[in-house]
Amino acid sequence: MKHSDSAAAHLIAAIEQRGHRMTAPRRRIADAIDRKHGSFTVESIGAEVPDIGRATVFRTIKLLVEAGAVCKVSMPDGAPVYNLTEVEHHHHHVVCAECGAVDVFEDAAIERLLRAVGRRIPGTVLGHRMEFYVTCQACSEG
Amino acid sequence: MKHSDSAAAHLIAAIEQRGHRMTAPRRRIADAIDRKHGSFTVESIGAEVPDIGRATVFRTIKLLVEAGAVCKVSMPDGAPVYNLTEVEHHHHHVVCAECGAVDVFEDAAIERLLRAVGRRIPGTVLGHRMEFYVTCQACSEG
DNA sequence: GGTCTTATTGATATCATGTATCAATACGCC
DNA sequence: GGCGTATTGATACATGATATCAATAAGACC
Repeated sequence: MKHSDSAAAHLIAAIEQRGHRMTAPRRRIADAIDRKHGSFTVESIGAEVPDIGRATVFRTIKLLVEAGAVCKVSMPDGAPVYNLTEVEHHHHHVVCAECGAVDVFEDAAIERLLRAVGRRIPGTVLGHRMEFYVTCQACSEG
Repeated sequence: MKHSDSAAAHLIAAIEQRGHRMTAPRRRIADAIDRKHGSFTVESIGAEVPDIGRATVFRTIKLLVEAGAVCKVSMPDGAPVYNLTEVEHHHHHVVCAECGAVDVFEDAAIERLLRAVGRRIPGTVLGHRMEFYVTCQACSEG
């Protein structure tokens, strides 16, 4: 995604490329996500488009997660936060435990080590999950 | 925990050591967890003690998590699984995505690297979460 | 543009995983 | 054994999400 493109356009493309129809509700949900500039909850999107059914908001965000355009991240207590996928390839998340802001991080050394550990684990490794929980600078200053 | 002790005794001790009262429901929930020999869901424990209130089962398991005697782990879709803490110190989990069986793993190299990465992340690092998802040997054979 | 097929929607109900409330009970200290 | 208070269980509520299903609308084809 070139950063000159809007995130909404990217989200819409992700839906269309998977062979789904482009509808008015989906476009408006994509716009609402775009306006969040980063992380969001289903609730916060629903509030922006109150006339769109709850189920449709969940369905659309699930579609975007399946398309890889949005990541679903867990807070320490398990509560979900979503955020726009900024990097297409494998990455991990840094989540502010206070405000839910999500950042990404990548580290080749970690990936290598994770792969090495995976080889020592019995069974077929399907994947892994890894998140850092922080107090972000905005929250520690505020 | 010496492995000659029953897990139930360990769970009961964990509750008492935190200054909580030992009650019949708590003892029976500890026994039910013991019988699971590893990982379990709140639902599966509730089914073993149907006469004990739902809220009490949740409360007791939460107590055990707070006491560190039980770990709460997330499945890939975010669904929670609980399991007996086998090692007292910091560790990570290997979860079978099919049956929910939980195993632990520790790796000093990962911890060192995680610490190093944490230092490079902006903000105060509160902690991290890391899980491997696998198909366990029993599931891939069955 | 019109027609047709079928994906999608939205209302609603339902489920899963918890937590809040609060009167009744029972732990365990003296 | 009595007493103060933690705990229980019933119930209601909160939150995140899916199932159902009739009505609607995308978009492919002509």
